[in-house]
Amino acid sequence: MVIKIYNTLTRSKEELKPGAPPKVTFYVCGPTVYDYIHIGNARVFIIFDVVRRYLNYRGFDVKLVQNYTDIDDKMINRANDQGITVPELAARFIEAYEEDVTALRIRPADVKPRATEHIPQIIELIERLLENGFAYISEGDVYYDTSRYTDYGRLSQQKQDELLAGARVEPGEKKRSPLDFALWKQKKEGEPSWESPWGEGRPGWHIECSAMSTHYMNDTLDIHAGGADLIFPHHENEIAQTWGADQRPLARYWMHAGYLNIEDQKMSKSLGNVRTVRELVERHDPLDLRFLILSAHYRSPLNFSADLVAQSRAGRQRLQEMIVNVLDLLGSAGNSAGESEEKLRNALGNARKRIVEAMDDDFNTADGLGVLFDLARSCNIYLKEGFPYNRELLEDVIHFYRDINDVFEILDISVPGKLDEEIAALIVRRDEARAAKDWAAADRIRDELTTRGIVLEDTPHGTRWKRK
RNA sequence: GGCGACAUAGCCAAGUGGUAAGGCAGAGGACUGCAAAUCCUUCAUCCCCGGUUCGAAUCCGGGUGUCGCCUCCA
Repeated sequence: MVIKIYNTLTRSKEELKPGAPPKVTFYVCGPTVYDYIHIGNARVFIIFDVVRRYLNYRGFDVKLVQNYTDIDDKMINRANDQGITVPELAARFIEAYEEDVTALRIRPADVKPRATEHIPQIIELIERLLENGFAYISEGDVYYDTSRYTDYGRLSQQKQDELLAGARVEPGEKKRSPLDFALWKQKKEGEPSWESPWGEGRPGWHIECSAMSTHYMNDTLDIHAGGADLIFPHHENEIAQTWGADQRPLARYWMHAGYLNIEDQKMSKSLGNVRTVRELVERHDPLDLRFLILSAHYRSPLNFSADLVAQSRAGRQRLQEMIVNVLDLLGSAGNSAGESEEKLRNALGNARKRIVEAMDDDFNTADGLGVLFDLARSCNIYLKEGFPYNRELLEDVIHFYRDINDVFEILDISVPGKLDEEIAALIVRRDEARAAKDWAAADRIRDELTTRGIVLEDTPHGTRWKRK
């Protein structure tokens, strides 16, 4: 079995063949830390979090690098607006970012480099580009000479003349061609700057990723990923830079996540529909948000609305319900064997196989979720018909869900905590009332518990409770 | 203007040549003292028109529609 990845560079699915297996070097373009991240950003980070976890699940040793862009026009403008320095702004939103992704259960990257901490590597890279004739100096700025790189436009599948036709020409440009882009920008008054061979200034946006990925991964990356809107010009430019400096491809596989819309509209400031993660995790269970994002293929556009979160929640709880039931019954399960066990055992084996097939095929999480639901049904049938239960089998089921949840992280698979003694006593009293067929008293207690957030379920094997 | 993506039930969504996964919502039934949970049944011929094929949601051509990129943007 091999993992297939849709490579934006070739517009086709390719087998994953890392440069030095089982190692996989993985670079994800991180946030520009000038504001809180929104749900669109979160989609990208959740998707690649799952990709990374799945590669781990399949036995790869993944090294994930994700940068912070902490110096660029947006950073400078925002810092000025707020009357603080760029480093202050960066510190504030890096902290906010880490809180947000933690809330979303996104695992931190192995390395989280900041552009401003890699100025020497950036300068060194620009120097190599100048030496190789892929860059030129113009009035204190340094630009990449796109005419020197014949493959420019390959990633975005645009020809240079077509790009030129659509390019906007700003007045007062120091560039030779509208397609050229800044590697180094001369200092303007009031901007952060660093010394360089070309005078004081700061790096352009694209150069940091080329410099830092090379610094931390040395050679051609296995996977480089980001949002679809980074294809042009950001990733195109990164490729050009690395080629110009080292005559090697930056990455083997380019992955891009699709857009997220808000109630069928593009998320934008002007529409006022930007939804920050900060705001959403207040109102929704982060696991519901993850579930929603994983319910569509990562390259497809995804719509976001409160209604869709509610749908996701309802579906997710079906799985959650089954998990809780199984965990609850584990203690009382024995070692019976029979047709029921056989059926569930087969369903489990099937699920194991199918989930790998789904995920190996370009990380088809939507298909994978279907597998989890199918197994949940089989398991529910077993819980209904298989009493007395087989402990080992139930443990295997839980083990399977734990393994997959270690990739998806959409479920809470933990043994439920103890109840207050008072509440436990109420449940006992209700059971006594039911035994005495005092339905009025039993219902009164149940209502009382409901208002306290405890929901009861009467099963053939006793009363079960759960928190709502 | 150039490039590209997508179009599957009320909603979400998988499926790239062999006769439509899964979830949400709905309807009917079983179980239950009543519920809850669960199970069973039920709910689509895949935007339109042509073509290729024994056979197409899946391939090709032509429409229509939606969206994206070409400019900061995840």
